[in-house]
Parts: sequence; structure tokens; C-alpha cells
Amino acid sequence: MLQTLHHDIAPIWIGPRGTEAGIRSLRAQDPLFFEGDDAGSLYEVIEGVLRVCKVFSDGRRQIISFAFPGDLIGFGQTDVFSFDCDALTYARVRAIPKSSLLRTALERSELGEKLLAIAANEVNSVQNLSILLCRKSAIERVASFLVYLSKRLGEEAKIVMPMTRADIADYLGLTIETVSRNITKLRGMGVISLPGSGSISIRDMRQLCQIAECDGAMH
Amino acid sequence: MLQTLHHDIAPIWIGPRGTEAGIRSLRAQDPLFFEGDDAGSLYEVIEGVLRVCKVFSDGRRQIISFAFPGDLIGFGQTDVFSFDCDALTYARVRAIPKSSLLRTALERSELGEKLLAIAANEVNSVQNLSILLCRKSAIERVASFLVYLSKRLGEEAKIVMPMTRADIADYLGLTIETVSRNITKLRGMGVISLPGSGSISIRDMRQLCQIAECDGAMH
DNA sequence: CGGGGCCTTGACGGATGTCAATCGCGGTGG
DNA sequence: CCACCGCGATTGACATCCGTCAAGGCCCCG
Repeated sequence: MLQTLHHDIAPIWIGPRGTEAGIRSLRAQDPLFFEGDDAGSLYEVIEGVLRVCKVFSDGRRQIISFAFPGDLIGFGQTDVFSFDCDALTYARVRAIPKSSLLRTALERSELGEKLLAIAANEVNSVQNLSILLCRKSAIERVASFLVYLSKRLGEEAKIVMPMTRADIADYLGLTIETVSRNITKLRGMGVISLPGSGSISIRDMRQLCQIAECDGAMH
Repeated sequence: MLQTLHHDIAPIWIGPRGTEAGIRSLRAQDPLFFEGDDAGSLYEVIEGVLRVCKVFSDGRRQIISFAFPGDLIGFGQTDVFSFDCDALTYARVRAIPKSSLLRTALERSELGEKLLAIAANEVNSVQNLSILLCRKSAIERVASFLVYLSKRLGEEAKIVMPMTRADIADYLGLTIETVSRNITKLRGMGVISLPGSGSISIRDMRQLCQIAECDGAMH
């Protein structure tokens, strides 16, 4: 399911570990790159949350993924990026030149397998997102998203939301209003509460998972 | 968009080219493997069309991809397959043991790049499918699918459909009825015609692409 | 000629999108 | 300190698209 996106893939980048080489700091709303930029590097998120999205000529926007610490951005992009990326919060990322990535992978055979594992993970993530987008109702999507977000942010009861309703909507393939209505509905069911602006508390994770259909079948 | 799925990636598998080693022949409806089977090999399609799909406990089915000659099935699967695969038509596939894949990739550095390119392609395919599933109306999806199918089957005017309406529906995230209605609508618009059972002629590819929103933004 | 898939077509209902009004909160300036 | 403003979120009314259910047609094959 959604909450399995990008899990448990350890960073494999050997490079200049202790140094600050290739580190970029971003404030909230700062762009990391735009669609069409040269994709000579990929990025490993060190801190913060970033947003990867594709904007269409008619204004429609699809958020492809949110990237949390440990995630890779831009893996599998060939010559130029096919999407935009910007920071939702203060964030730090490490740039990984693609050349060094390939060289490292070739020098150390066990890394080749990790590369394949990352590719597999990437593919699985997007497949799971597809299934979510095409087979789940609005409330199931919202519940799935909250479960996913909780896992990615450390399983704490109170989630400080790094993204707006519009971001959630564009990720889940819904409208702002539908997201809002279903968050309200979940609150009415006692599954979550909204302790203050920009945060959500999960009061009944078990039930939230049931609504999200986190049952065995989904992976 | 859709029609860019799996394009222009040449087979990289060196192995016993001229021989018949690892070749499997399938009749229509024959399974290639099931979810949970050992994923020790992936498969390159030589001839025919196969269907990759995931069946859920509640009976819902999501077709993840159709595989045409030149396509790879099972790339990125780790220990066991996470989906079923069967043949829609008579088909031949070449089994590629994963061990030989990794070894080959490591021995020849240019293949590492091809592996990355394949991974990139795979990720892009699924991303495009996500966008289709979550941002397009039914008629846009059907039109996209027909454009995609046409490209994959050699751009001939008359398409002999290898799959049923149910397959199309489960690929596009629609119902059989909605697919049927929109095919009828496209016929009414003069964009396609149905010369006989199991085939479709594209009469106005330009307009079909417009309906599919094959405009520049989509890839 | 009859049967069984598969496909098409119609009627209807419900979930979600659209449009619009309002709320709540934080920032800013008087 | 308070009033105002602006943005995001919420809520409501309504429209629309698509799914559901049901009937019938087409075609292949026995």
C-alpha cells in the first residue's frame, strides 16, 4: 500500500560522507529543479520534505511523490528531469552526480543489487499509487494518505502537516473540497482530531487502517 | 503519454541469442506465472501480447501493463512476483535468469546504463499511467489507450484487438460499460470505426490524439 | 437451431467535481 | 491592543460523470 512507499532502502551513496560537498539547503517553497533542467545529478533528502510534481499546460497538476529524509529524487531520469521539484519545508539535500553513481555501482557489485532494489522499490511505489488512484474511494485515499504520512514522519500521534490540502488533493487525484470533506468525516468518526492549524492527531490508527483498506490483499 | 510506454528500449540480453534456450511458448489464456511464484527470471516478449495484472481479495483487478514484443516482464521484482501474468494471444517469451542479468550488467559497463534506462522507462510508464488514471476523463482514457495500442501494434490503420473490453476497463480504471459507451461515442464522432468483431480502425488519428490530449505537455 | 460469451444500450443513483459563501487564523499596520 | 486583510480550510448547493443493474443484440460454435 501507500505506506510502503520508499521504505527501508538504506542510502547507498558512499561518496564524501563526512564533508558538506554537494549539500544544498532550501527554504520552504524554494525550487530544487524544474522540468527540463539537466538531470546530471540525483538528490538524497537529508532533512525536510520536498514535493515532486508535474504541471500540465492546462493547469492540472499531479504530485508524483513527496520525498522525506532518506528518499532519492530523480532516480531513473535520463537526460533532463521530467518534473519539477521544490521544498515544502526547510530542507537539505545531497546532490549525487550520476557519473559517480554508476561508477560506484560498477566498482562494488553488491551495490548493483541495491540499485536494482531501489529501482524495484520505485516501480512498486508508483504501481501502488496507481492502484490507489484507480480503485479507491475518496475516504479510502485520504485514510491511506494519513497512514502513509504518519509512517514517514515517525509514527508520532500528532502529525504536523508539511503540505496543504491542495498538495494532498493533487497527490490523491481529488479536489481540495473532497479532501477537506473527508478529513472532516474522519474527525466526525473519532478516528482523527485536528488539534490546531496545520496538524492532525491520529486517535485510532487501527480503524484508520481499516478504512484505508490496509488489509493483507494490498501487497 | 500512454503511447510512450516501453518505447525504444532495445533488448540488451546477450545470452544464447541464436539458440532456443529459455524460450517458452504460450497459447492464449495460458499463465506465464502467478503472484507469489519465485521471481528468479524475468521474461522478454518475443511474440504475442501478454497481460500483467494484480487481483485483489475482493475480486477487483488492476491490469498493470500489457506486454508487447520487446517488452520486459518482471523487471524490478525482488524474490517473488507481486502480480500474475498470462498470455492474451499465442506468445513466445525468453526467460532471463536474474543472475545472468546482473553478471552481464556488471561485466559490461554500457549495460549498466541500459539497465538504468530500462528502470527509468519502467518508472515513467507507471507515472504516466497514474496521471492517466487520476486526471483524465473516461473518453480521454479510451482515446489514449487506442493511440497507445496503435503505436504498439505497428501504426496500422486497422487494429486487431488482442484484449477484451474487460481488460481495457481494468487497465484504465473504468467499467466495461463505460469503455463500451465511449468507444461507441468515438465511432459516432467518426474518429474510429468498428469493421468487425475484435478490431478497430482509426479513421482520424489527429483528432483521436486531440481527444487523448496528446498535446505537448503530456510528455 | 440453440446456447453462451462478449458487447452494447438504457435507466437510474450516488460519489465527486464545480461554484460560491463563510470561517479561522496569522500577519500587518494603525 | 485592535481592526483589517489575505490565504487556506471548511461547508453548502447543485451539476455531472461514471458505476450499477438490467435487458437485449451479435457472433461464434456446437
